[in-house]
Amino acid sequence: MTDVKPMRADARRNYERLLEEAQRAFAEHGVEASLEEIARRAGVGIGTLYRHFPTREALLETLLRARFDAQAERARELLTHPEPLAALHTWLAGLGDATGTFRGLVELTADALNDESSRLYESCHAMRAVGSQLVERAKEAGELRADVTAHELLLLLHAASWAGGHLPGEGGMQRLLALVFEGLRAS
Amino acid sequence: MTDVKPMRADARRNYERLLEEAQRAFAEHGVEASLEEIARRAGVGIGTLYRHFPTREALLETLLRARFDAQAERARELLTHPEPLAALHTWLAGLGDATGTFRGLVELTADALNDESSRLYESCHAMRAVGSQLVERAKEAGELRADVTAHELLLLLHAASWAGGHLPGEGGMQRLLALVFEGLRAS
DNA sequence: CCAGTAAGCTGAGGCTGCCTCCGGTTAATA
DNA sequence: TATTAACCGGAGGCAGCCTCAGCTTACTGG
Repeated sequence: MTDVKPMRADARRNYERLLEEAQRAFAEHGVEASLEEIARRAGVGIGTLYRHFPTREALLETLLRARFDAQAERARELLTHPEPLAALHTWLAGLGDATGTFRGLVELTADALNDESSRLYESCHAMRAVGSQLVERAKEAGELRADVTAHELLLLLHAASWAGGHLPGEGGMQRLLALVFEGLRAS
Repeated sequence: MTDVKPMRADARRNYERLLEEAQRAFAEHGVEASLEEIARRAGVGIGTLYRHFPTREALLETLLRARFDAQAERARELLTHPEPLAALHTWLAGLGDATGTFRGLVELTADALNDESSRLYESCHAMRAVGSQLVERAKEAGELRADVTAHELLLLLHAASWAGGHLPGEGGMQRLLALVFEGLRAS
């Protein structure tokens, strides 16, 4: 059904160069990096960029989807980890790192979870579904407070990630996550 | 020492109209509201806005200083509250509401705490000093975990406030703050 | 009341970034 | 090699930021 005919060679070339430069630009300047600059560095007209990626979000989504899918996969693996709470913590920590790759990304992903029409929603949502299982497992094992929802946990992670990004040194997110996490142990 | 000669009448008028319109604009569109629009609505040239407030931050700082000072005052009052932890919680909740007045404000205040050259730094810093006393008091009373610093707490509050702002409904910040707070009780 | 002057005001203009649109180009195909 | 659909480019319109040179005006003291 979704079999698209292959791109023309030049189109594919441009597409890939654009992704490369976008990765560089977002990593360096955050998600607000100039699209015109990306096009320029890719040696391509701005119109070409918009042809391949009609919005900034579409560009980001393409860059991030693989990463998000990997997180979902990782969650699936961790479902068999012997210590449910530790597994959850590990997963969230990894996820926090992932959403910290570009400055300003947390805002986007947090918003994406509330906007079903967003391009990012789908990949985020899939990931969240598996994450929820990790949460439930930790609760059932009696290691996590029963009154915390997966949604809240994810939000707290995003919050920690955000705060970590507004801290001078490195590892701020991990410290905050650990802090919050300790308090969520079942007593 | 800091006795400035009084403003010319027209200047003072413009200054005040600008503040009024800025308040409206920031409340409506968040801290990224257009400065040109603010000037226009105040019936003033853009140059006049920049004369009175050389940066967006300066404008915000003028609008917020009173509010921040009020928070510091409130913290001072709460220092005599019979329940140190509840007092701290109350104070943080109020502070969270204050930093939630304009969309995007949390980011600014969080950054301001790490940038001594910021116009907002001074008022934030003063407030933080009193807040720290509230934290210490709760620790000494054995009601708060001893390994949490005031800086971390403030950061967690900002994080909760940020997350609350990225939640559809109302009161998200309060819910998250409560959640985190419960976990920080001394055991 | 008036003239001199510092303080204040203005908005055009240069810059960057977003996004669209259409005339020109080119890779694929037969 | 000719045809053509797909693709490309970048000018141009828009909005926002900020500065600066030239004009206006509220104050002052005579």
